[in-house]
Amino acid sequence: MNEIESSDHTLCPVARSEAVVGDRWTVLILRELFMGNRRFETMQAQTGATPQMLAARLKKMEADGLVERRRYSERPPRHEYHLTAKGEAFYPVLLALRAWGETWCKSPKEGRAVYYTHKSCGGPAGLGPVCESCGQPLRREDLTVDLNPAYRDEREARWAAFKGGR
Amino acid sequence: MNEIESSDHTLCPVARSEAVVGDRWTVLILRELFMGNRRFETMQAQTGATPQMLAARLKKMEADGLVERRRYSERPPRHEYHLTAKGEAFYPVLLALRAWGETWCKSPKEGRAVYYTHKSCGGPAGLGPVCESCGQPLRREDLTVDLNPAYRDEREARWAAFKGGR
DNA sequence: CCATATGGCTATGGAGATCATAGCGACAAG
DNA sequence: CTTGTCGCTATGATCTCCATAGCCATATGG
Repeated sequence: MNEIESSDHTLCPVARSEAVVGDRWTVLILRELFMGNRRFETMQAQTGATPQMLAARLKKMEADGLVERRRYSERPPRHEYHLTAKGEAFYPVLLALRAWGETWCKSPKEGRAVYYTHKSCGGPAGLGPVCESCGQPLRREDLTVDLNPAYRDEREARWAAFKGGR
Repeated sequence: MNEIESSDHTLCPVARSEAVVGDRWTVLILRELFMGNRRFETMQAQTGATPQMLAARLKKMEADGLVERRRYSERPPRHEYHLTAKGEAFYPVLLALRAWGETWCKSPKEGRAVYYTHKSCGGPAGLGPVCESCGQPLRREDLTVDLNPAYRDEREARWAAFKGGR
């Protein structure tokens, strides 16, 4: 691949983004971080990534400025991963991806996995970029999240299976 | 990987989406389709994918219901790839990805690669999910697209290089 | 006719990424 | 002083992806 063909040297913002997040695991890790899951072990359980994949991806994400590695215990040394501003700014993409998945990658009877409520107006936020109740653009800090019980169970089962199988 | 850990059997809409579009090439192909580039050869030139990758991805995308393969010439047999409704619906994700890339994956002096104008109000649409000029949610059919001259040159150079090197 | 061009792929072999499984190091708790 | 927890690293097999080359059916020009 010569210089001009390489996506490392393109002006296209989509290709630039894909060079950073164009990877199943990276997106799933971001999902976990947005759900408040900041620890290696729990991310491993919920994404299904192998420990090397997870370690490698977190390292790349740190290098790309998406996450910050913070020590939360000195002895034993323990770390948590926190989103940077750049990582936080990825939220709209995840929201759009989620809306597309809920709409186009499910059989109708499954129902939604996640429900958002718009704090500002108290109504359901829906699947669009603006609140379906009040029409205001959705910002992460204005949303409360509720998981479908089946989805919550799925996540708990994954954690139980992970802990059991070590 | 057991059943519950497999992302094929999760309720999570993000994981469902990633199973379909969680791939650099698939997203770049979608970008080309949204730019109106529907032919194998030109997509190969602009994405930099090898012909097998492109053929494999287009086949998978057809199986996943994102694109439709249409014959535009009987003899010699020639095809074009068209977005389905499911493919079209991916537009907001690409828009969000583009906004993130323009904002977070560029040095300030580079400038935007793509400018959107909001037909409904005549003003620039900006980078958010709603028009920065009039505040209305952005729909694809209400937007006109202008490429930065440098980006246009880059694309023309890629095509020239591709045709030259065969 | 025959050579060359065009568009849409397929074939091959090697390089690199990813996987499953196992284990380590530092400490805490019992 | 054994067992458990957390955050990884090591190893070897497998699988994907890439670069390069070529094929097939048809137009097109000489």
